[in-house]
Amino acid sequence: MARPRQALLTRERIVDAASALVDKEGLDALSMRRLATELGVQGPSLYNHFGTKAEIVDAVADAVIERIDLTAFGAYEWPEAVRRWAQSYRAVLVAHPNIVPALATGPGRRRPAALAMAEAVFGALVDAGWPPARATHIGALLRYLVIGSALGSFALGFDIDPGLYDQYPHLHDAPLLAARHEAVDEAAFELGLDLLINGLTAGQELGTRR
Amino acid sequence: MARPRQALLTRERIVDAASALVDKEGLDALSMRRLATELGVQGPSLYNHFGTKAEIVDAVADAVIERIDLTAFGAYEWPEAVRRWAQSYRAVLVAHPNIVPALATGPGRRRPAALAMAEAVFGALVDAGWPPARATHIGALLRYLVIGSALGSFALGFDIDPGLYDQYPHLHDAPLLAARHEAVDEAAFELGLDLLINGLTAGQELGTRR
DNA sequence: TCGCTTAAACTAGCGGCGTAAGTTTTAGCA
DNA sequence: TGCTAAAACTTACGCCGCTAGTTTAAGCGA
Repeated sequence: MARPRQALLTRERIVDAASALVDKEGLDALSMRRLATELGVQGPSLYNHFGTKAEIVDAVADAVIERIDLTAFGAYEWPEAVRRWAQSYRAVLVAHPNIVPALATGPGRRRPAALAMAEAVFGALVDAGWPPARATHIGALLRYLVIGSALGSFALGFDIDPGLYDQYPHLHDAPLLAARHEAVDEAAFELGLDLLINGLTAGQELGTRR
Repeated sequence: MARPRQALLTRERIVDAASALVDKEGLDALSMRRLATELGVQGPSLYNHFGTKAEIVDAVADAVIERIDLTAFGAYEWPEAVRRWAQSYRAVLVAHPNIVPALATGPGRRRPAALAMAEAVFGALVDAGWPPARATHIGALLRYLVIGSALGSFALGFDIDPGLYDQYPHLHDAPLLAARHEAVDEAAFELGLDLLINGLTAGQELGTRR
């Protein structure tokens, strides 16, 4: 087949198919040949629309970021706005867990939605009176919480096999963590969010911003 | 060459070479052939000592975890012990940043040092009086902080190119973040550590543990 | 309307990957 | 002494990202 009368591919179709593939089978299943097959096309044809595989992954990641609700920033005081944003952020990542590693490591270079989100968060904190350096730290901190809990990194890290923990007296219930990892990571996230926001508002009221 | 009179490889030599390679050139540079070359050997010979590449990566990760200082747990009250442990944890990861993605995602399945660390942290919190479920959340939370800030995920995510931020009025200083990302991520980490530990001790004193 | 350029598919192929299979030689033990 | 297991080897399979060059269609200016 040479050039078809109607283009078979668009960037949008490619990103949609890639997102579906990642959601269903994981990041490792996303290869150029596999993705092309999914789209009824040969592998290298994708390079007419994206320069590298990394660009496709970035586009998938940004499409996920785009779903995060930023409207709280116009509607609430900063503590409530930040809480709602962080909860939406986490909910979106939990709904698309397979892309989280790409979000955690990669740069925001070619990710307009990620930049727009940073602008919204940072702007809201600065507008609320936080010094820019402090606002940066707060934003970073919340990101650590969201990414960490969405990676499921803690609870999922424990194996179901009880025999593994015979040498570790305090860990005898660890196998249960794997089964309940979603609840554990969510509870840890909510605890962290409370502690951070409460701590920050207390510091702000007392005029002890550092 | 058939079997040599003196074995060329040991698990220890393999892990050392793999660690050095990852530290110097990154996780992507770690391939079986490349690692074998580094050891003066052909690729498949490594399979006499490790079952899969993933096992080697796990061993490299666990060797890093082994360097974390856990002695504070016997020497201080829980708030100070947890603080010192978290700071050592982060310092070790910052010294070996290329392996952090493997630590963040992977399971603790075949990682005895990671299990021993979990035992120490969880045990210290439970022994200090925290209910097991709460201790789990606190441990998870601290892990999010350490991993997140060591990934450099926040500050490094911004490109140095100033033109990128023309549309984002609050982000005009973002290019500076990339240059100072180590300081930014460390400051955010310390802020988070303070807020969490202070918040938890306050809650504990008031008897409002949830 | 003709001709040129560009776009979008194709095929072929490079070098690299993880790993399986089977071979050879050596070490260590019954 | 002879057998088995260990530890190196070679070969090869099917994947991978990506490049180069080809073919045909679309779109546009003269």
